[in-house]
Amino acid sequence: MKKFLDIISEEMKKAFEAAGYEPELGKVTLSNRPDLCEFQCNGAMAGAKQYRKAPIMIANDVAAKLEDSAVFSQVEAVAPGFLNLKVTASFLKEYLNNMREDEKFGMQMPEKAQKIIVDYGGANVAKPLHVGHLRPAIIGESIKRICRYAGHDVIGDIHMGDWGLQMGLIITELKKRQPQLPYFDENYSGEYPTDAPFTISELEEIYPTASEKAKNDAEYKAEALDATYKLQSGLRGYRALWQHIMDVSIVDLKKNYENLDVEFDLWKGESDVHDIILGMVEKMKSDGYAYESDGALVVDVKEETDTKEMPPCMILKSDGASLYSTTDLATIMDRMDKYNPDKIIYVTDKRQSLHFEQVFRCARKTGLAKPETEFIHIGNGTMNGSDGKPFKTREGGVMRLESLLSEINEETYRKITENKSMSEKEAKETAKIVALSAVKYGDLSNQASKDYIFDIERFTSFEGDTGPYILYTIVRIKSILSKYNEQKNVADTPPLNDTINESEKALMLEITKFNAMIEAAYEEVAPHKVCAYIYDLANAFNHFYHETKILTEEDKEKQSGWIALLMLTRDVLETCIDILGFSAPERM
RNA sequence: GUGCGCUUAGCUCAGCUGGAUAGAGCGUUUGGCUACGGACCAAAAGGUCGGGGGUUCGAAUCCUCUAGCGCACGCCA
Repeated sequence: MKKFLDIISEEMKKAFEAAGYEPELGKVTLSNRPDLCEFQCNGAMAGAKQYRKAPIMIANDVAAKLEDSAVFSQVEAVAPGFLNLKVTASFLKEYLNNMREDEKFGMQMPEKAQKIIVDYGGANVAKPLHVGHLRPAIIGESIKRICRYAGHDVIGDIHMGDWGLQMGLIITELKKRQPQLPYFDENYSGEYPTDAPFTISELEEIYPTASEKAKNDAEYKAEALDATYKLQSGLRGYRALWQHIMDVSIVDLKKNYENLDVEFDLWKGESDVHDIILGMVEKMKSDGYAYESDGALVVDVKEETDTKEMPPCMILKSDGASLYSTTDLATIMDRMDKYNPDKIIYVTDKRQSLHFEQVFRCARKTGLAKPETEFIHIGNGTMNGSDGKPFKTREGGVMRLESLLSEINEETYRKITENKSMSEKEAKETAKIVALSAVKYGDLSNQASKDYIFDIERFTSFEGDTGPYILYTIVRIKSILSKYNEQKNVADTPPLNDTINESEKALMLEITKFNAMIEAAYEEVAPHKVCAYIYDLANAFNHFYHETKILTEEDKEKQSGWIALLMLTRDVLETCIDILGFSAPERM
């Protein structure tokens, strides 16, 4: 379906042409002055110079051509040359009718769906998720859903950190604690136990302990590096131990991401590309891209147009080990091979932007990726505490994601039970849904690249521009609809109203923006646009709701028209929050 | 040092890619509860858009200089 603004722009362009002017001048935009009009066209001013005419004369010429337009109910030329526009109720109604019959509310599908991989989450095996993992998870999930809704073929990949020094550290520490385990016996040739010799909480304690020891103890660190090397070279016992670490961690990660309503299609990690690194490196060498510099193997990624220093992309460390860039490049190679994506979107902390710039350039230069493959790094800003500094616990430590979520859950539960009496079970379930909306909306309504302040007080206050306000609006609509249904028991969607009042029209106009909004959110990879839209839509609805007594309306036709509008509003709102990654309860 | 980003109301943030009077939320002040769900609605006060210069009919938006803050700059991920 065409976008609403495009249709009325076409109408306007025809008028410009009919009046003897360049049709492209007829671009219509939303009004800056809602008190004067719904839409405006500034083309007359833009064309003034070209036609050596006063803008108001051009505007008048154009307005004259639109006197009996079926689209515009008002076309007013105003000094210095604005064209102030209002659309007819019948045209608006027609558009909404088409929208609700369309499965995607008028969202135009691409001619050919693109294959898109979204790489997000940034989880590391054996390290608990902390607040720093919240943003990439939430933003990535939403981007994935936006791309999917826009009609593309999307794969979400968690891309775990499961192959680095951290694994060597854990193995080393475990060896110190339980040297008797068969994994450390090089002569052991039997089957290894099927159960892991640790629990997730032990694992989460082991890593930081080992990491701390390595910092202060060179010998310990050397042991860990050696363990890493042995693991990567395929030592049987270490591989078995590694598998245990993976199994235990992934169960825990899945549980945590499930609580966030974040779902990955692929659970790949750095380890998955280990076997193809060697071949990749050799090829880069033989193709003449990779060369030795200070003992390390690097690829130059400078470009002529650079205004800044661009350090080379490092492929192998001087000790021959692979590193971050290596696995990322090998992953690109693997993805090209298996999925042949048109686009790969990475969602990580914005401090990694230089790294990705290097990797992207290197992948292109060395021919790992086709020239037309698009690489996008969405660098998210930091989630800060009320003091404007990175979010910490009261004690100053890194807060675990679980703790943060349970804190919000409790606060939400408290608010709900304060206002509403419901069973404990329902209250708990509702609190979880509402809390998730608070966290996700609070995060996504900010631009991804900017730092933002996570204020528990503010997000749990449930007032104003928040997730719970959106949910509240949806629940309200649902409540009216179910009451109406008890009386009427309507099966089909009733027709919209022919004559509409002001707040009804405002709500309808807001709904028409849906497809253009999703398109912009997709093209700009900007979930915050969805938030801004549903906030406006919820406001428009609440305004309408306040002025219209629906259930007591005597005119049954009018009433059913409003019901139709409510249903459409609810559907669009629910579609949007689903795209953002949360849902609404039946009541709250 | 080099590069990137940010700076908009007391606070937290938008600003449709150059248009009319720069918008929301919170907070403050005021009005609306016999509640189709008040977690709501209506209204007021609050800004020389960090500062200077430029581009043009017109700038928060584009260019340039400058200040403050943040971040990143080959063997961590």
